[in-house]
Amino acid sequence: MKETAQVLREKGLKVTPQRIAVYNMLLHSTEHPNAETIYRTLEATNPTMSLATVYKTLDFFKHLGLVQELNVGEGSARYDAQVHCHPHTVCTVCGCVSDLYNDELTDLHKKLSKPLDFEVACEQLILYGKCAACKKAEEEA
Amino acid sequence: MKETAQVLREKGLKVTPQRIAVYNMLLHSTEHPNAETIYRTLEATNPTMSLATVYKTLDFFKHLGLVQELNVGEGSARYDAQVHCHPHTVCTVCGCVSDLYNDELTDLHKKLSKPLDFEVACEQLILYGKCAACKKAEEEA
DNA sequence: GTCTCTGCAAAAACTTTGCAAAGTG
DNA sequence: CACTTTGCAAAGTTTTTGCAGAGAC
Repeated sequence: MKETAQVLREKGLKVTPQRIAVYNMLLHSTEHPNAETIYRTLEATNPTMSLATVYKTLDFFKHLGLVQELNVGEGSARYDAQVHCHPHTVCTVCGCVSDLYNDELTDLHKKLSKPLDFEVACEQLILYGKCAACKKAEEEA
Repeated sequence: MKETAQVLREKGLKVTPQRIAVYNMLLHSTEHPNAETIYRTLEATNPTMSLATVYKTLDFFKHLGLVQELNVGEGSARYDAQVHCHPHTVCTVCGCVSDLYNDELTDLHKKLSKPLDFEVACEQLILYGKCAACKKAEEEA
């Protein structure tokens, strides 16, 4: 794995502890945190971190293609360091948001039999429903 | 087409001019307006309409399944009276949001060869890219 | 040393809430 | 008439902005 500092430098960003912290957190997390969650998590190890910096940092990352913004219909946006297009699942019971790795549901626009009257740059598929854990818990109740 | 008043009554809602106006606007619009746009449009014909009422009304409609909330990553939510699951296109040039009628991109989770470890209730597919009009304008420039 | 980034606080944007007056059935 | 809905204003959330001091290169 490439060093976070090097990735940032290659993108033309100055390397700061705050940026490294945000990017590392996103790389090593599967929960798709929102800005507030990122801030609260990093506060412990980066006492001077501010929420405004998290927002500014995420905005830089987003425009440089280092992270993907994900909006599942909550008040706030979530962020994902997996930047290739891939579907997400949202559990309407526990609220968890997960990456879904499924070839049949990926790159859908490239598999069409007829071209669309729309030039697709990227696609976002969100499946709403019940995650395995919540379904199991319900059956046992 | 069923009368809007009757639809509301069947859902157990009191029929008010505000609710009829909001629902009719969504039924006859293809632009997927947000609350602010709905409010500004209806202000002309319903002078006493308030933005809070638009929000409350949309919330009722959403929970009763009369409208669908759509979040394409702007600050605000858009609304669609087409409540069956269907894909949407978002033009990153002009910002227009359109319904896409394409069987290959509809009910995707029902067409999987293997079941997922997730019980899908509904799906939302958003294609980001360039709409036909913007592509044409660009080629002519 | 230059130029960018951070952190704070204030502001902006979007949405929700409480309550009195008005409207619906 | 009983009960819900509206409209207003105020508050709550989430995100953005401006600017002085700190930090990266």
